[in-house]
Amino acid sequence: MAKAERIRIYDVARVAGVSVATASKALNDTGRMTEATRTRVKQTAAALGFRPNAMARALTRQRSFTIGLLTNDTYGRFTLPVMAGINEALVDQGVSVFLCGIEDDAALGKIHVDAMLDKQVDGIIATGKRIDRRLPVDLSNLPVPVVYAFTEGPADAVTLVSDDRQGAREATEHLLAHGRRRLVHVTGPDSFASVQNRAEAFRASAGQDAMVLHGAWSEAWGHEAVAKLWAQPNRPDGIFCGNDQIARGVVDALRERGVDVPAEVSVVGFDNWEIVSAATRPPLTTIDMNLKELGREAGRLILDLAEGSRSSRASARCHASSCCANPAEATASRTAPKKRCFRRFRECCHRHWRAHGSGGKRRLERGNPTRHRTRPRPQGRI
Amino acid sequence: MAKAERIRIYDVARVAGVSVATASKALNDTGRMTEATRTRVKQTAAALGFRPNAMARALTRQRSFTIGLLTNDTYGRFTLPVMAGINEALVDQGVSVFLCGIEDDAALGKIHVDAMLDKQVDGIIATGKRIDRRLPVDLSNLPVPVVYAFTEGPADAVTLVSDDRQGAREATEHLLAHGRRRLVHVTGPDSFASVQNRAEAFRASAGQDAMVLHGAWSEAWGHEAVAKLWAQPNRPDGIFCGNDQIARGVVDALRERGVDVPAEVSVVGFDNWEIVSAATRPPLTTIDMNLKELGREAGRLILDLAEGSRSSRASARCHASSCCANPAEATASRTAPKKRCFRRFRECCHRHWRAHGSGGKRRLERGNPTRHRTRPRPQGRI
DNA sequence: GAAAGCTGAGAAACCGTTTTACCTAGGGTG
DNA sequence: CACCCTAGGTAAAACGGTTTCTCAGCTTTC
Repeated sequence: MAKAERIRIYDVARVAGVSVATASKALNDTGRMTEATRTRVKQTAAALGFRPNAMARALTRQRSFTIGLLTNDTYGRFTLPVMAGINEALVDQGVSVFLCGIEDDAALGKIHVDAMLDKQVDGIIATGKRIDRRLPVDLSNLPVPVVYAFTEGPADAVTLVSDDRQGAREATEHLLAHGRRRLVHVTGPDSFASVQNRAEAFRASAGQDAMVLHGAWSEAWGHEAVAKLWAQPNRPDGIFCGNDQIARGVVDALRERGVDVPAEVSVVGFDNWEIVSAATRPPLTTIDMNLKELGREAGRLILDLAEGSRSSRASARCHASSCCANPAEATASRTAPKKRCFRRFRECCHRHWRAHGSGGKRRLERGNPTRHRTRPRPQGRI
Repeated sequence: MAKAERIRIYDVARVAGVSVATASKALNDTGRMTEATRTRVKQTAAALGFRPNAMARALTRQRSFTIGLLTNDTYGRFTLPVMAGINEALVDQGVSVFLCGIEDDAALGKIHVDAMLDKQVDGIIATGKRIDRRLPVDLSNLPVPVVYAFTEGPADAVTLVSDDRQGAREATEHLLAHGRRRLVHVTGPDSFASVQNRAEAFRASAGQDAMVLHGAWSEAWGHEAVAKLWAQPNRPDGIFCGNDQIARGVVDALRERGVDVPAEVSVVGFDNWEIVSAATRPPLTTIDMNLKELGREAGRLILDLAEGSRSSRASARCHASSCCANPAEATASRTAPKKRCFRRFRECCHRHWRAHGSGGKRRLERGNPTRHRTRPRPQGRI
């Protein structure tokens, strides 16, 4: 089973008894030839186990079938599902992904972006751990398209974000549907855009005077919030938490006080972070942002842009991935199945992407290639 | 700031007034020329912002400065730190990483491996979520070196694993150092190699008759174990847990019983998974497997192999990343700083890597390139 | 029956580097 | 002075493909 030397298209051509040009065209379903020739070449290639050298191909095609994924979030609570989705969308297009973790280091970011550009990526997806923060790199005026997913980009950029309002609405409606009326929203710091959006949507559904408590993104804050809430007269019967850690703190604190969840009080989390939501007793009802689908969309989008930027002018549409509720409401059983459901797919923005010099043009434009060629490579005669 | 056409080495050569060959040699610090020429070319390149096209370079050099990272573990508890380390080791060598998440899908694995090979990766690192399981792909007889990190590979492969015995020893000694004498080990299923190794090391330090309880990797099991232990007469005063989730369950259960941690009973976890260990009240003492360093080592290793396989026969050494204890023992303060310390770097194995056909040879061997060339590319005169 | 059109295939140019082989001028040697 | 050596540099081949251009041969068409 010793790995033989790699088969080249020359070998295929020789064995099939055709020229290299014909072989290439046969394999790529381009050019004109008898169907017999085409199939013969294809069969030969298959028999020989020919796999084209992606580098060589990229060199002529000006397309590497490679994209770069830039992320902020090395310990990937949010990035990981996004990545999984991206990969899923790209793998069967034959596109590979360079993963680059730049902490919050601008210098490191530049190094990675340069390396990606050197390696001729077809596009770059930027993603992060926070929807309203930017990566410490300048991705404008790059010769390749850029998509921002779950991170903030320039105003005219293609951006994909989760739909916080929709998620908050679903959570609130879930509580209302269970007959809860005294609702409270216990969430993270007010400085997060997500927090503001969710709080707004919560108030829109629960009533403008519904209480919103801001604190840290921690279990401890969940405990503290319950202490505050139970110290006052008008105790809630439904609590919508800003993330699963807060929710877990809330549930634990309620149990410690002897409050029955979910019989007396319903709790809904946000994120559907299995590790937290599944360990909570009872298992948490929580909103899933469906980040994988967001990633999938980012992948499709960057591909469209990469192709568009080389054939015709790109006019990008931009979707938002929706949020979705996990229906496994506070079951007694610890092993309750927790299926994720995809609810809605809402269009949120119609920003456009400025196509930088299309690839088709590029070939023609680049300072008279003929003249250029003749100097360094005088061929033959003269 | 419109991005101009990419500068090629032709441009540099022209501006510097030398031939392309000279330019290339000047920039790569090879060949012979006056120092003046070399610096002139370099300055010109810098002034023009020349960045060589990695594809073209890879084509001639037979080296893409790209490696593939294959992983099992999409939701990356273990893979993520490993990845971070790999990236860290490779970024300043100009090497980029293709990340490929193959669930447990053999077909998907093959697709990714093939894609990586097509893209001429210089090597592949395989990693997973479990040290004693294999990825569902066959990585033997590949034309590039392979390193297995935190996943099992063939017997003769280069493999990097965390040192479970050392970790368990440190945990146990930590408990003994705090004067605890009635030690118990609450850990995961016996089927895990890690579990067996840790249990063995635990017994070696704590005494051969010390109790080891096996269960699930969950908080629930931690609760259950405490129930069992407190139902019997000889209650422990030191508990070493197999992971942080179990430890958290144990600590919570103890608190619910009114047992003071750490005054009456000391608890040590394993993994140093911030999200669990930091949320535990009080913050957990836990063993850090130092996976980032393991990743770093994997990166260095694959690079050595890639270079070795092309200059001289590779004879790889294989290190194990050590474990390391987090010294932040059960502090009252929730905000106790949790620094990680790197303790030891122990050599564990000396397996060798069979170098498959070296790159140097390849060039010469490949069936008379001259004859080959003359057929499809008759140049000029004749 | 000759001009025009179409078809299948191959030669050569090209992508942007690196590397090899060769050349020339100058200097030292016998 | 013939000879060899070396330093500095260049032309061209090579890497492994894709794409454009050309061309011979066969049909149509008038």
